[in-house]
Amino acid sequence: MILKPVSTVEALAEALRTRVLSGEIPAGTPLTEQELSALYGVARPTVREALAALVHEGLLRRERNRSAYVPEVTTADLDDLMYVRRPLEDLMAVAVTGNRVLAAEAALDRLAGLDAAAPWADVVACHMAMHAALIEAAGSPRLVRLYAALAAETRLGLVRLRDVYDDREELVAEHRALLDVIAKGPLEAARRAVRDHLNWRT
Amino acid sequence: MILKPVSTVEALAEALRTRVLSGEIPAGTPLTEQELSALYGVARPTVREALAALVHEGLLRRERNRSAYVPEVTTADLDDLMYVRRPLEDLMAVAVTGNRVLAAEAALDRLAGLDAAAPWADVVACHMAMHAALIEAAGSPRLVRLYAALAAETRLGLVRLRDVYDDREELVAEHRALLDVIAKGPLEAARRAVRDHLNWRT
DNA sequence: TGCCCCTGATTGTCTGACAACCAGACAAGG
DNA sequence: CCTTGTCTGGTTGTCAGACAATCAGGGGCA
Repeated sequence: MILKPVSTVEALAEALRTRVLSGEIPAGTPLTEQELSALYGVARPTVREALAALVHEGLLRRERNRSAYVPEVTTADLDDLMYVRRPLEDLMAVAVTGNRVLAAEAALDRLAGLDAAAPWADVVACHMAMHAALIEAAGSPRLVRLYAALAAETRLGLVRLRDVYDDREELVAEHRALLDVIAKGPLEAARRAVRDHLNWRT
Repeated sequence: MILKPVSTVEALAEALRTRVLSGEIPAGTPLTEQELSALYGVARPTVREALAALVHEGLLRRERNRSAYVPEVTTADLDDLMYVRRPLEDLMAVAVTGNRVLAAEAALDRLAGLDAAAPWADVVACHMAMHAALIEAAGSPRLVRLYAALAAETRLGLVRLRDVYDDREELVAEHRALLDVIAKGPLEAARRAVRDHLNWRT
């Protein structure tokens, strides 16, 4: 039985990550170490470590002698993210096609089950969790790691773009169809479906 | 004129990175914070930050309540790294073919100019610098970032594998030919050359 | 209006301390 | 002999507090 202790730094990083990804913190707002230290009741070095972790994930940026801030993710950024994401998703399609991915289906079910008034950030989170589960099913630790780096920033950008998905049912149906073709193949159809999905959606 | 101040943390991370990549530090050796603090004459929190940076790069690993250590990069690890590196290198081929990359040529020249008795780690460094220059020429910030994550760990693994390149002249000639086909194309030949290079070399 | 200086806020790094965790050694008990 | 309990020493994780360095903004002066 594996225990999973959570350090203070990890807990703080997670709390900040959640806030960043919820869209609560406007881009550019300084996240001062002292304020966070007071707000969360932890020492400043602890804040520094948590901020550094988020900077490494791409969720925050930081320049010398400046407070950390949430970056603006532009459409050019999203394009660049998509540029490198495409081949990684294709690796996934090749590795996973022909197999059901129950974790991805569960994530889609969570998405489908979201209340119509659910925050957009929750929609984005479930959606990306579904994609991440597919990636994880490919069984490559580095693929998971690289994809996570992209996913964090992608998610940050998506949280600000509200107009990609207007129709929840359509969103769910599309992703259901994607999971279906990945589960059943054939491979070329799955790869094409992944490519088309990425070219048109995210 | 842009200044590039280097913080104490960055300088220490760089010094440690160099030592890790030189192969000087055996895999598994504990890098204790107190020892490094005394050795480099910096405060322990500074050591922690530098170690955290290298952990994020994949050059060190760290577990709760344990000293950081250089991981053993197995052939399975190298295979996994190559698995995700291939499509990224293909993105490079598509983006760069038809253009000379002077920075890559310069790195290859440095490799060719290395003394026959040069440390293997230097060979690996020049070699990977050449590949990194090609990637950078693709003009995608995320590609550069993802590749860097792979390159560090790949380099760590290569430093321990001495038998991949026995013949320096052959190594240089091969990479020269690769740069040539990338510079001149045609695209399909370049992509094939990159694939073959990766399938057979690194 | 532009420049310089000062002030306040913040980051970067430090010192020193203590709690928590871990490995190893040793003693005691069954 | 094996298992459990306790202790010791070493290290990490986090803290409080301090000071140097950097920066932005405001005010004063030419």
